[in-house]
Amino acid sequence: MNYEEAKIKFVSTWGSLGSLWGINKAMAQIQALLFIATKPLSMEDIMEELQISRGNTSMNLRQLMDWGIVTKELIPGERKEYFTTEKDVQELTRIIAKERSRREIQPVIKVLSDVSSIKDDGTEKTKELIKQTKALHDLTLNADTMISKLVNQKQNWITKSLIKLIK
Amino acid sequence: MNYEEAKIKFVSTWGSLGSLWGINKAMAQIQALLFIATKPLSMEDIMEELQISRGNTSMNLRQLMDWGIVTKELIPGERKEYFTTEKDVQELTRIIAKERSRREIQPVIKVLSDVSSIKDDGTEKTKELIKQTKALHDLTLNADTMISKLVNQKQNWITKSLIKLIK
DNA sequence: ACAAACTTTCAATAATTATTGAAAGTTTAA
DNA sequence: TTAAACTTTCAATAATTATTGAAAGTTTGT
Repeated sequence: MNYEEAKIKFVSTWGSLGSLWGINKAMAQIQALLFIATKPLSMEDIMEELQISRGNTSMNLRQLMDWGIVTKELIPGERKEYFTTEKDVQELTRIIAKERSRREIQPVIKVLSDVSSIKDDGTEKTKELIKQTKALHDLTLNADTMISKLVNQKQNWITKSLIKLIK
Repeated sequence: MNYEEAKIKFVSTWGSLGSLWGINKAMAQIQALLFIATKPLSMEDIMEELQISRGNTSMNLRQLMDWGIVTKELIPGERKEYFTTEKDVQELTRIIAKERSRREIQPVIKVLSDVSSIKDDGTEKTKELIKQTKALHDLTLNADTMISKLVNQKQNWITKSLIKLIK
């Protein structure tokens, strides 16, 4: 496998992985491309490389910036905008975990909290609903807390955590 | 909020959450319904409750069984098949985490391993590709190992892990 | 103030994914 | 062995989601 093949394989795999966990293909591919780029890329560069339209590129870059993963780079003397992504995997993971918690986990916790605190009317089905959604609520809350603990350690959190867990 | 409202809210929230992380809405809703049911449900029951077709119900139940989350329950004297889901949230989490690792994380680890081990031709871009995909590979491998460690502890893993991490 | 160089927006369209429903398949009981 | 009771399959269709491209918007230099 040469450079071009490896690049294509990485970008497309990352792309389909993305669509699997809720961000779209183009968005994931743009991020992948920036992640292995040696210098900031312009919209033209990205369009060219991924064979996607200007509009698509613009919208997905905006989303990546909303996530806080990609930043605009202004190159002095250049009219065009250039883009870079966070290059450190730990930091990238922290940003993504934080955003996903905010966007997805928090709203679910809210619903589980609401549903599990309905009035117990004494029927079996109500008791079951309350019991089961409470269990999910506790689990989700604990998992979310754990993720934020893990993710708020700036350095090497996975490795550190692993060591603790193996002990 | 009464029982019916709470049930609908729970089932539909769980449904849209599902589609967010890669399983489809009907599949997630069926699981949610079984999760709060007080007894095994038949295909008819599920179709009725969720207003979906027989074919859809059949296909999604099959998928849930493939995941190992739902099991057929044969009630003596009854011709129909009845279904139940794993009711323990810890066990449910273990099953899901294990399956997702197998289906999604493992293939990515393979690609990252392949891509990061291409021959270094000395160019900057190849060096960058190798460096960045290797970093992702290490991270993914560590995270996956951590998940399986967490998930292989049968009892109360999240709580236990949290305690360790806080220390 | 103008126009060139660039980016964003968004209605139309394409691509993908989920759902239906009816025909085919299976199992059971008599 | 037949038929009733049930489930599965899958081609057609519907619903959803992503993408395009051209018009509108913005910024910058002269």
